[in-house]
Amino acid sequence: MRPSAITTPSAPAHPTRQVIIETARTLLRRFGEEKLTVVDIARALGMSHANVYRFFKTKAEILDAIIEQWLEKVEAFVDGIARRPGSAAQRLEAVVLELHRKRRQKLLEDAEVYATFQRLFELRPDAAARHRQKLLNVFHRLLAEGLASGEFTAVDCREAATVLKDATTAFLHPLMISATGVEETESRARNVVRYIVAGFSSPPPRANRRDSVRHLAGRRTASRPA
Amino acid sequence: MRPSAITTPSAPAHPTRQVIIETARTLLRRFGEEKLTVVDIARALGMSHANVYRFFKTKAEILDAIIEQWLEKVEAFVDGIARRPGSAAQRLEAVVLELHRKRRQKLLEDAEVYATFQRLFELRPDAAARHRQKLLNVFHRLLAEGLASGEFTAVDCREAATVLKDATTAFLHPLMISATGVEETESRARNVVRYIVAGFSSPPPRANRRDSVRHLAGRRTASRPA
DNA sequence: CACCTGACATATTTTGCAACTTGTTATTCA
DNA sequence: TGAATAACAAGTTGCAAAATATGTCAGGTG
Repeated sequence: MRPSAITTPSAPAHPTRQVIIETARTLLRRFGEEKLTVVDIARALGMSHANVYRFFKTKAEILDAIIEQWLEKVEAFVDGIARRPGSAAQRLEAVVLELHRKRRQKLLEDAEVYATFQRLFELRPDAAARHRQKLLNVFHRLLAEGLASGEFTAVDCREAATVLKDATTAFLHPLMISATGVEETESRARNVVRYIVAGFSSPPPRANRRDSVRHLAGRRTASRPA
Repeated sequence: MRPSAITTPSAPAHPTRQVIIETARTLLRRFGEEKLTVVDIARALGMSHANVYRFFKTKAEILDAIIEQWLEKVEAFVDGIARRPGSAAQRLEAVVLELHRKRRQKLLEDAEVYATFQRLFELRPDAAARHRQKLLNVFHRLLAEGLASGEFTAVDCREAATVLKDATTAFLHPLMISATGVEETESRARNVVRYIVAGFSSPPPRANRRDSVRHLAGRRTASRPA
């Protein structure tokens, strides 16, 4: 099994590839990942399983492709939110809340499928890492926009994006969604974002937040000042 | 299996009970939880397994007792940090950082045992919940102290404690420790705490943080003002 | 009577073999 | 010659029988 091989976007994507992916995804949703066999995929398509191997080197490559397409959908969803009109703070909050809500919803309405995808991601940790990086980029972009528009002041975008990502992990990470308890998750997520973002925007007296942090005697991580 | 039964502190704790617990813990560390049998525990103690059942109704009760004692140790550790001299902010940061460091260390130096305890907690989710509640209480207490001493202003202790707990989940929750990546975790944890605590202490102009939050048009959760 | 055990009923787990899966290759088909 | 397959080796999984585990109880021992 190749370690990663993040889908080659250079691949011309033979139409049969896409058909195989879709069939595999259907079977995956219906029967779960441990009942998904290459033989079954081939049978559902009326071809020999050997033929599937003309389009995918390994079964893992099929799973990679499914994950890849699913991640692209999620990322489009997040980008859509990030591009809305409104303040950067509003959009940061919306990204976190709506992604959280969507994941919770998925978990509640079809725990089986949710668990399937969760296990799938455990098998391909690099895909998950890449996904988290994308989310980090969205945070970073929104922070940079807020800074550019004057909405935020004295923010180290890179550092702050990491803080946001880490602090919202409880509400966004697939492993946590099922463990975060059922109560009030949306308002708790909102509060986390607001408590953090509040520090970015303190409007008139600009030095306060940094001073109040300073007194903790800090070397912060990547201290390239904004 | 009883749903919870949080150790009865009223129990006189027969000395044999403690011996059984310790033997069980040793076997657990050595062989993992799936190889831990009541028969083995009894054999290691030179008694019949039936005799073990005179002291514990079920095997689950033994596991409960082990978890219980382990949690007490962790809670004492946390309490010790919380009671140190120093500002509330420093102690909040120390609690998060040192608990995080301790967990990571455990994971790194003995992943097997760590995984064992992790699985144990999945079997007893109520114990984990109780533990998280304790940590929440520590946060709450430290915030209240900071408020009382004038170090913090305009903080809703209950709400803020929840925010802190949720935001540090990535660094404290056992399920996350192994997933949070290996890079810079300590400084990232520190930043999360600082970004949040910074909002509590903005010293001279007192209304700022709240105003900057207000403009996001917010109903917060439990809005009992500080 | 307090302390413990052997023997037992009822799960749960291991075991070993048959069936199935993955991935390759030599061959067929049009 | 390109597209597909049947047949196969190597590894993995499912399954029923055998072994072990949990929890109970009537009864033995000092």
